[in-house]
Amino acid sequence: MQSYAISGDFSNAFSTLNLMKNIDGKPTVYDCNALMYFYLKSKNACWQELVEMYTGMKRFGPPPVASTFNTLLNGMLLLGDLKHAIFIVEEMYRNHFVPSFTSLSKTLKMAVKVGNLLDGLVVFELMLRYDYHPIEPTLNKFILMLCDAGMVSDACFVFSVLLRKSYVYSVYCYNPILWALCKTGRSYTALQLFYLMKKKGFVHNVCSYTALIYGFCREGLQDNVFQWLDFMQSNGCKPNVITYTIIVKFLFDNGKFEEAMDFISRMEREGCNPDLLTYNVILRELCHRDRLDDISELIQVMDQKGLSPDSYSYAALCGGLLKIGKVGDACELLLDIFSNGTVDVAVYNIYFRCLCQENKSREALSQLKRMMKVGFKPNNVSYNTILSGFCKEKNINEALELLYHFEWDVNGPDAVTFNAILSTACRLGNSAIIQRILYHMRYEDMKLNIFSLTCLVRYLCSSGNFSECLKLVESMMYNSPTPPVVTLNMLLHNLCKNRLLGTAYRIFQNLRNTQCLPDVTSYNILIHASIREHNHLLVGQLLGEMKRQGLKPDVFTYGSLISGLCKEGKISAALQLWNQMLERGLIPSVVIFNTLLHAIFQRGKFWDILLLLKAMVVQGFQPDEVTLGILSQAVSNGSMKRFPKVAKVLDWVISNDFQKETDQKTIAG
DNA sequence: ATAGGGTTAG
Repeated sequence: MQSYAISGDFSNAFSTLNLMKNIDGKPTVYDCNALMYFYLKSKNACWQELVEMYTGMKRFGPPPVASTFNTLLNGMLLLGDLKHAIFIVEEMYRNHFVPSFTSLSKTLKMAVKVGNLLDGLVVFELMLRYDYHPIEPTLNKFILMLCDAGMVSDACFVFSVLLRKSYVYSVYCYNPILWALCKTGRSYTALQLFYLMKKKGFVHNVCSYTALIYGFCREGLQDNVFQWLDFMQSNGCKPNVITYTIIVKFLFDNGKFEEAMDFISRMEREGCNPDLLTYNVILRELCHRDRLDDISELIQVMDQKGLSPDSYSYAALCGGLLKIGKVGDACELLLDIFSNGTVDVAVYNIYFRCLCQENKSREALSQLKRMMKVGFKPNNVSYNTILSGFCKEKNINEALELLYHFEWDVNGPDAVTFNAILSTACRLGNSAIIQRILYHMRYEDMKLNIFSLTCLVRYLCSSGNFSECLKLVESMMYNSPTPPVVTLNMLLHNLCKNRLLGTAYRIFQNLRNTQCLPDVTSYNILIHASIREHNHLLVGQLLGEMKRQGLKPDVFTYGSLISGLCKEGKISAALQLWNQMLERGLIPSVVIFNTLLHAIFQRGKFWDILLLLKAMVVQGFQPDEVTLGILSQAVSNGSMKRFPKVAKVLDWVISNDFQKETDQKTIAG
């Protein structure tokens, strides 16, 4: 039996085992175990036979004993059969046998190794039954993988269970959780975890501190970023190139170019040299600022430091050019890059986008197909880019075709895909396609996100279907996802435009009980409508509410108020507001200027015209065509005849010859 | 052993 088993011949080994029945008391459970043991040694054992034999033993005897289970469990681990390893452990539990720590530990290690996180969680819970805990390397890897897969709450569960039992040993266990929290906008929770671990006596390292820096940057908490940077240093933790790169990118992305460049000097001074990633961040920003000379200089510096550009550098450059509208330049550079070596899919995606931008979506598609024939592997971004290209060219039916015919990866089309088509269908008012996409999304169990909802709100508003739209927005307000303020403003604007200020105001007031906060624009929309409907009471109420919310009136608020006053002929009150704006450091727009100018002419308040024109010249204000139209009309209709000097000034302004400093002084005088 | 950069939808 043993020699059959060891050669992998299960059926002969099994019939030999059965022959033993001729001997009284045979075969024993140890004979069965021996068969399985040697069969497993054969290296070509199959789980089916083992499981069948096990169920046979359970039904007909001899009943399995501890060593049966241990043999089977070790065997399944040897075969790399995770599912049946778990099955055996469950069987042991049901039969009141205790699997060894080592075998469960090995099972978890295998689950982690093959990346089967769901089974990993099952094994982890099995271990908890016996009060076993994962060994440190397996645990750290497991938590890291859970975090990377977006299963942060599972990672937190594993972590907190073990923390309670004091089975967490180092920062490497929870740093991935800190990062995962910070990457998903939960820096405050990360902060709490940070302090909890500190209290427990753990010493954070630069990676832990950097996670928080990343989180604060991501959430735009600038003060926290710099406080934290000081804090880590006062705790004896030196920021490294990663920490600095994150801050530099944050400063760039928030328009603080000089500060970012200062930071780069600072890190160099502190002996922390920028690396390729840092340079890529800088390259991208220089591109956005169209500083091509600085780019070539920087590339030389990189070259001197032995850093050669990679796919990210090329994507930063080409993506940057594309963003500032230099599609031709981007294309040229891309073709040059392609002819000089291989780059990854992101760079090709930028190329597809360039083509689509120039309304050559069809060419992008044929290039994609051609490249796929020679081994190019597109991703969802490639497909979505081309699909959006067709949408942009209003080729929505072909975009739909692509949805069904692209060779999507295992995950299939994603939210971006559906939203691209949905937004186009909404823009074109194609309700059949809207319904089709919504149906498809429901079928794929894909939730509408803020993009989809915003498209739908716009569509429903423009088709006048406010009741449906209100249902949608109100369900968003009280559930997730919380609508962004732009979506709300879109609805408020459309309601007001359709003379439904009352409804708009009701929605606005309901915001108090929700997560969404109105912004200055929301107030401006309502104030504008209230003025138009001569509802002075509401205007006052809104202004007061705005102040209590800590929101300051902006150029648009003043614009509405001034225009309202002008229409009522209250010129001096309007001029007062104009001055108030200037005092508060707000630059009035030319539209407001024209409104005032027009009203003043209508009322014949010629001295006020001079005051306004003076303000215009002193502030270096550029008149536009409307301004010149108003002035020309005033001069040509003769109403200026009685004021020849005023007329002369107007002529001067109309001739647009007042830009020179001397002229400005003269006119102001 | 853990961490930072580029490309898609409102």
